[in-house]
Amino acid sequence: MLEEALREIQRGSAEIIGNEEIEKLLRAYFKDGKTYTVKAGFDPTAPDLHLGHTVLLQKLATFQKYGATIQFLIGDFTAQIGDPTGKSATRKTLSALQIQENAKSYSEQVFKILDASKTTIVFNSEWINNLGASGLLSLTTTFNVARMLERDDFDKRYKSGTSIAISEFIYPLLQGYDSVHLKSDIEIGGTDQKFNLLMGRHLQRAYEIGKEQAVLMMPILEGLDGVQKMSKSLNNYIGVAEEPNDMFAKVLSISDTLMWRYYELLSTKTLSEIEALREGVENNSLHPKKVKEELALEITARFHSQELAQSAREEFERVHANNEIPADMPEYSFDEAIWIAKALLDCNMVPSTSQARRDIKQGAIKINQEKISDEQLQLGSGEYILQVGKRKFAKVKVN
RNA sequence: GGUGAGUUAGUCAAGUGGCCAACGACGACGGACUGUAAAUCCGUUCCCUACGGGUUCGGUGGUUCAAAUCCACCACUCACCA
Repeated sequence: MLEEALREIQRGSAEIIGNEEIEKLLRAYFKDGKTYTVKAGFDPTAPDLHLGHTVLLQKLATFQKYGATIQFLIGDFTAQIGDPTGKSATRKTLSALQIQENAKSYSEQVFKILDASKTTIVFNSEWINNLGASGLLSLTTTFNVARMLERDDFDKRYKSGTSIAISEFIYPLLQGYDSVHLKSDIEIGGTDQKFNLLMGRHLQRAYEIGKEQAVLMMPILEGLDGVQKMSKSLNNYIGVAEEPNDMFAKVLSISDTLMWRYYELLSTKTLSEIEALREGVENNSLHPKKVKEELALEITARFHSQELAQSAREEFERVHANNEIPADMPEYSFDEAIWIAKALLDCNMVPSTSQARRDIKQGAIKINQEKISDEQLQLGSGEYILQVGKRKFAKVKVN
């Protein structure tokens, strides 16, 4: 049981510091039911979570399964500084009201994964505001500039002469101080957070609170392309709020190799179950598509429901495997006869009439399932189903 | 503050007076093949009811019959020095 728990906790992690401490905590839990705390920090900026974020959340859920109480920390104070990790753009400050709203929408999304009864939401402004000037000063005495510059991005910026605001040095210190205040047993975060996470350990030692948090880092999830990290700006993400049909189709569109990665980081199946699937695929007793479908179903059901996931699957089969038209599609209507290229443009199916002409030339345009080749075609009155490629559909009515 | 290099389509990156709507790579989109994909192969890739027209190569002016290409100024980025 302990072994199993440890394996699930270590699953997919990029690096663990203080593994023995985690083991100790788990042992105490299995022996005496003693609980412990796991901290994870989040930005108070408008949360629009995608699967990449849920990797961390699911790790937290695993911890909850094995006795942890989650300290879900919303960094409302530290957000005023802006985490220097990666980007250097200064953040705009959020009003208290906005932060409250964001926190609320966070919890709506987050509790699809986390057990609310074992989660405490905390805001770090609560204690940092009370720190005072002298408190802050004594915090800074625990560290020095040389060590601060060990941090990779600081180092690079320092060497290249890019400015580093003093406040940015304060950021990791405050994040670490959160761990002191919360007396966290474990903190988890992305690999890019290593420096900040270790700061928690350092400060807990400096403040002599009698423990040093273990640190577990999760890798960054690859996006749909399988190469770059999942992010909104790269448009290779699956949002947790997406429609079931889209969600299902997106998961199914990943490559077979990437599928195993997603299984490891996103599925709630146990490692041995996954191993069984993998063996099945390897010895050809299981079709990879089936395995991928199962993953798509699981993920879609998690954020919607079992039923919606099932119907998304049927819809997908209908449209892609059988080349039928989807049940739902956007509808448009026009008042008079319209040129086909213009209609496609107005229905947002192509970016320009030039593109529409090219698509027609290439046989990508279908009207009522029939390929068309006439670029000049006018749509007279009637109802049509327009299709661009395999995926884009629209119902058009011309009066 | 000084010196030098640079700024080209979604990104990277050629082009250094006319043959440039601009090589190439990636991406994206479409077609074939499939398991939906991936891989592979083929095609497309500024806009416009189009064998034609319009607008592009950091910005503004200039030289020229002709400029992404030459000149001037401005803006920004980077490197080295201080």
